[in-house]
Amino acid sequence: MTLPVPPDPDGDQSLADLAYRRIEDLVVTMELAPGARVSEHGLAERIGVGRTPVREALQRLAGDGILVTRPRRGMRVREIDLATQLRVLEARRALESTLVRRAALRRTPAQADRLRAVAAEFRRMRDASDPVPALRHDRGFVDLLLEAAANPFLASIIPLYALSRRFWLAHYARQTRFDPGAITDFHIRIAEAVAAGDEAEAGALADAFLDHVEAFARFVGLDLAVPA
Amino acid sequence: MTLPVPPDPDGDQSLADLAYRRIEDLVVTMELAPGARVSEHGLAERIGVGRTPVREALQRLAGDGILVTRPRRGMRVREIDLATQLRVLEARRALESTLVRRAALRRTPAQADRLRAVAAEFRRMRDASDPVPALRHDRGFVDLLLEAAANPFLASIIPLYALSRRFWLAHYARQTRFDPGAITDFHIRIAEAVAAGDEAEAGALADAFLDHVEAFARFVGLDLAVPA
DNA sequence: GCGGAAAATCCTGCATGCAGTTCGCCTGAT
DNA sequence: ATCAGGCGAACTGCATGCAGGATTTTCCGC
Repeated sequence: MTLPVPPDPDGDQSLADLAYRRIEDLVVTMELAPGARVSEHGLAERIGVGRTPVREALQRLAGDGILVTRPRRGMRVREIDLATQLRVLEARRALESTLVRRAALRRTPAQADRLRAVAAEFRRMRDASDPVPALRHDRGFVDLLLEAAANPFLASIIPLYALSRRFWLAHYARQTRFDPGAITDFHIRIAEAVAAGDEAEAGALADAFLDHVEAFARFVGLDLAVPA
Repeated sequence: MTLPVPPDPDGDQSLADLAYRRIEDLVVTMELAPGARVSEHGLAERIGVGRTPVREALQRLAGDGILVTRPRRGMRVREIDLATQLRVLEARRALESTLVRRAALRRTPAQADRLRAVAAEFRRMRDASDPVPALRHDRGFVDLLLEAAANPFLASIIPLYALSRRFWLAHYARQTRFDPGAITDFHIRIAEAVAAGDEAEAGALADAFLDHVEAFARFVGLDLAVPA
């Protein structure tokens, strides 16, 4: 992703922003399957806007690595594989510790309140059977962290989360070793540490979270070597 | 920036890519001054392409934070100020150590050769009076590091370098405490450490480099509080 | 001469048309 | 049945037209 769109006074986003969020969601939920071809015209019809805003959204998504493009040959949804996921996590490791530490350092009281509300909402979702609502809520959590960190140049972590959520969604059901609730627990604890302004704790939790996520990726990734 | 464009077999880039590089260069060299308004039509005429590729380039540049956009009200070249620069360096700190370490770890022999050639070229430029060629060469250096690191998800560091180069260009001439050659020396040493595959050394140099750059920013940034 | 309203200009956001290329399918030969 | 070749459909990349809104200029009252 890119720098967040400036606060919109009117509450109306551009159609391109709408298309971005809509397509990102389609990819993360795999309603658009990994490897699927995406066409400007097709998505324009599906979303109900013209080709231009869809094209702009697609280019941003390609820049984020969520779609892959071969010039002149169209775009596809990025495939899911362990090697790519490890690269995503490598980049997340670089950014995530800084993100949560700065968020803990700089969050305003109002942001702390919102973080606690987010944590409470995660608790409510803790044991839901359908994980998709929690995933969508997670996206808002990251937006909030980024806002609290007060550094828009860290925004490139956002699409990395999108790819991570998709990876998890694609694999969590096929194994029992990693409890989905554990992920949610990390989110809760990180949200609360940041809300409390505990920089060291937030950073340590982020590191531990990434260890957990990477272990999950490597564990389920064993399957990825052999054809499903 | 965004993920690099896939290798183009024909050597011809899209007009949007051309526009991106051209405008980035205009901004870094401040031929487009900080705070200047940029319009699609004006740049389209200046570059000699239509509005569409220019618009695509502008949106990428805005996503990179090189331009700032107020929706419906047009885009401006980002102003230069210390607070923003410190945020840029914060993000660079998060990414840069990982970038050079992984590049040292994964560079191919051919990439090592190219890195040594880059270092030699930096040596040649070491004491040139005009710094702009060195800046342009620096951009190629970062592209090469990114290629060697074999992780396209680290590409978001590229626009951070662009902003850093502009900051340096805007201020280096107004002081004598920081020798421009010192920057070049860091580049040379980092290139050679990465070429040699010395991960620890490359990482240490990157950290030291950032300390140096941040000290420079804070030093010249004292001026920024008072009107020039 | 100055402040403020109205008009003209400029600009963005979006839709759409067009050209050139790529892809997929169909046909036919082996 | 398999594969090569060719044709048609579809798609991308780009230019351009249009509408709504913002900005600047102009003009009028004071």
